[in-house]
Amino acid sequence: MARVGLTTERLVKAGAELADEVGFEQVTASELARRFDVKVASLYSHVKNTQDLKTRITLFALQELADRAADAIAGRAGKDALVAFANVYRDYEREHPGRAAAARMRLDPETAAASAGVRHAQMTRALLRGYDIAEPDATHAVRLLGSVFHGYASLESAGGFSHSAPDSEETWTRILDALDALLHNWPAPPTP
Amino acid sequence: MARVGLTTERLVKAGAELADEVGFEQVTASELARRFDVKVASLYSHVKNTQDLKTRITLFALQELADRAADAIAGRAGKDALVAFANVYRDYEREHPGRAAAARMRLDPETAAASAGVRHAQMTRALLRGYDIAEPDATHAVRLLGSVFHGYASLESAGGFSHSAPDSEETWTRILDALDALLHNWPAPPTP
DNA sequence: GCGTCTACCTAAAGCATTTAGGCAAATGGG
DNA sequence: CCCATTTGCCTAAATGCTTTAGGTAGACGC
Repeated sequence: MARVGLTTERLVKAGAELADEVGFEQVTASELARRFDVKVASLYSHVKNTQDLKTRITLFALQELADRAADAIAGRAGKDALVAFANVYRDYEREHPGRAAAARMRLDPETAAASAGVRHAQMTRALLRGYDIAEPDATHAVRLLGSVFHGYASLESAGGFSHSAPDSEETWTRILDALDALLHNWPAPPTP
Repeated sequence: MARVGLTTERLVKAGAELADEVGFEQVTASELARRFDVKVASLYSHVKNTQDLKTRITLFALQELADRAADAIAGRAGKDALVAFANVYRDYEREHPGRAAAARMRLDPETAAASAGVRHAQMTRALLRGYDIAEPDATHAVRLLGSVFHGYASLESAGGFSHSAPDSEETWTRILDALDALLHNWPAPPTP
């Protein structure tokens, strides 16, 4: 009865790797146990259930992504920061598709509020300091950027832009150009 | 042995309703059989397997959504068309969250190419006739709009914008204002 | 009314999830 | 160094979803 040294952390990490290999939806307690050469029931000492495992993978991915984003925008401003920030999401999707899918999983409100998701919003807001957008428009812009990054990654990973010209790479840079232009020229609210 | 009159179509329709009630991920052959008061195995004469069922629900949702979108943009142009088109996605998400989630499911390339997804792209491109954007920039713009609609619906349905000011409704109209402005002022490609 | 099709059935195997309870390996105090 | 406690991993078993194979009876054409 050799002890493998399971911990919640190791399970989550391995679960994230599994997600990258087989897809987040296909992450299963059985497969994870197989990889640790351990019986399935043993996982349940470290993780409440499969949903709990997936939630933890999501939180892990959000944190990893936030760390990368923080790194990317440090010391940059304006379009430079916008591009670096956006590319973090795009690169993460390519490097870790399973974790990226996990990061898009819906969390219940309390869990979400305690997640690194709030750091993402804060960093996006910080990005806007390079542009001249005051509240409450900054919030609208934050939400737009979130939607674009989220949506683009999702569509691209679903193969939405592949096998058709122009290639996805070019679209991405042109979208960032467009967003930069838009943020420089954010339309005033309609005067009621 | 009363015959209920199962058909693939009825199953897909009921599956879509089930998705709206319990979430697309929770659509299961067992539950569907329960609703028809039929044994699970009976479904397998009409549907290849659960994955096939889900794919069909996705195709159904994409088509329904495309029909609504076509209705919305008929006889409209410019910002008027943009807003009507975008609101179709937003309203669909609210009215049929399960089907909307289904519409975001990734399809394999051949299935996707034969789906109503291509109509969505065509209609989006038609929208751009109200603006002055030539190829290949039109494709970039189509992809941007797709990303925004897709991403916003997804984030909103995940509760990303709820319980925080300003409210999601206002953000949505301001985002549409911004997109309209952006399309009017689409930045030229960088001169190499 | 008969034959044929087919819609729905029963049966069974496979796999994932989850809980309950047990044994042995690690850990640390005497 | 040894024993006691903790705890990591086990076996066993129940439940539920998926899928296939083969049977039976209702619907429908002739």
